[in-house]
Amino acid sequence: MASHDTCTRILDAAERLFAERGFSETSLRDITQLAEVNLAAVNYHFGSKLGLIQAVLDRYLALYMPELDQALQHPSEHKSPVTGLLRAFMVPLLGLGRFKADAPMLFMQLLGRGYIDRQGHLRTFITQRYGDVIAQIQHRFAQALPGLSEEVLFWRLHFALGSSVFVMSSFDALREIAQADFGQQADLELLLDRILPFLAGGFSGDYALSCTATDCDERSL
Amino acid sequence: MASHDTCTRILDAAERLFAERGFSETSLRDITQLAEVNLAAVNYHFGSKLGLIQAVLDRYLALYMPELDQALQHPSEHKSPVTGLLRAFMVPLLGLGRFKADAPMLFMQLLGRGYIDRQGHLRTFITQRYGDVIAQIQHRFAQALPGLSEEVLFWRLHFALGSSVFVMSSFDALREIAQADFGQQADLELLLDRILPFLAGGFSGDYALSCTATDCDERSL
DNA sequence: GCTAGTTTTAAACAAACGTTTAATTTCGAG
DNA sequence: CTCGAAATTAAACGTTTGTTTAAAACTAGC
Repeated sequence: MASHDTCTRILDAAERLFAERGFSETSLRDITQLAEVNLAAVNYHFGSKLGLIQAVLDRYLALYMPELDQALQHPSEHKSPVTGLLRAFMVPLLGLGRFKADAPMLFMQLLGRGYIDRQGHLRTFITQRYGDVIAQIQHRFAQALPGLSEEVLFWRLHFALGSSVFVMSSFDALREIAQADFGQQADLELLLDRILPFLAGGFSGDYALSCTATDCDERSL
Repeated sequence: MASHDTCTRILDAAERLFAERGFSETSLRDITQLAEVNLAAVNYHFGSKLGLIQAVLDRYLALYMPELDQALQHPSEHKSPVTGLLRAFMVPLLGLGRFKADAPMLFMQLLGRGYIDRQGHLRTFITQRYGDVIAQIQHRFAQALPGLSEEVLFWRLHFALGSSVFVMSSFDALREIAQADFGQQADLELLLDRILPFLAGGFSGDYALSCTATDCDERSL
């Protein structure tokens, strides 16, 4: 048996458990048992648990980021500039499905965990390795939304990231609720169908609206 | 020394560390050391670590939820019905600051962690104890957005929750970036100022926009 | 001021964790 | 076939984890 098999078996098992439970909540013994490999194989091939976490994330990032980069350079003017940009994120994401049916969902769940958990150092990792793509994202959105300052755009990009990442991290639970309440068999495509108008509306939101703190102070309890 | 002191010392230390690092990443020894109480005190007063987690969350929920309930019944028609509703969430949140300066931020960070981490069982906990408030939230938004189906509204509410929760969970990191990039001293009020127009725009987003999967399939790689 | 109940304490518990070791097996190059 | 690097394995490593124990300290009620 080649080591390649062992590596991918570990990565496949790890990404599933990481996405389901989180990094800290998943032990190397859980992973190696599911992958049917020896416990020591993780440290042999990936150095440490942190190395494995980053390898899991990087396997998807290395696929997704170049495609995103491409898509951003030729955004489809679907309905509006913003909508076209948002679709530039979604099309390559769904494209990951050609490797594995649930790859798009797994990737987003991992992204969510990686951004929130301290352990993954994902933010640092991404900005270091894919800083140019991040810069291009900001640039394209600034083009599409000329009325917004860089600072407002910064926050809105993170609001959008948060929506996506949160809903995907907890998609299994949400799917159950949607099934119980609406009899809806929710999948990733439905989710993207729902989130696109929301994000497009959010980016185009009227900045004049604001919640100053004055009213809160007036309560003066 | 009364046991009340010990309890609150534990809760105060726990909420800070939980919000900062997450539940799994914080050990009882970290907490009791910061609180300057004996290790066994946690299990004595809260039964288990899970009991402590829920106690930490419930301390804020018990304060916030009734106020939210009140605010939802008399929403201020600020600029639009949706804006008024969103402010109904924010005013009681900022109001928590009267107990402790960073209580609003801590609460939101804990909420974010609780919703994502498996360990907290927060979703179950909230729907069980504050199910009526949840129902009222859905009801009020349905009133304010008569054009939206219950199902679309369900997803948008979770998109909004995700934005808030994600940005607050990682607010410390985002604050640093904003400081470095724009020289901005970001605080919770600025964040609410930024997120309100985004969410208002999101809820009012045009549902006709959608990302059907067809284009993705056509890529056929 | 003694007693009963509550709270605090130091110490130890077993279990689970990531990691390392050293011996063994695998396998392609010479 | 042989040799040596690469990979796999079982076992143990030392920590850290949440939890429990049993004794000590405290605090009210009579």
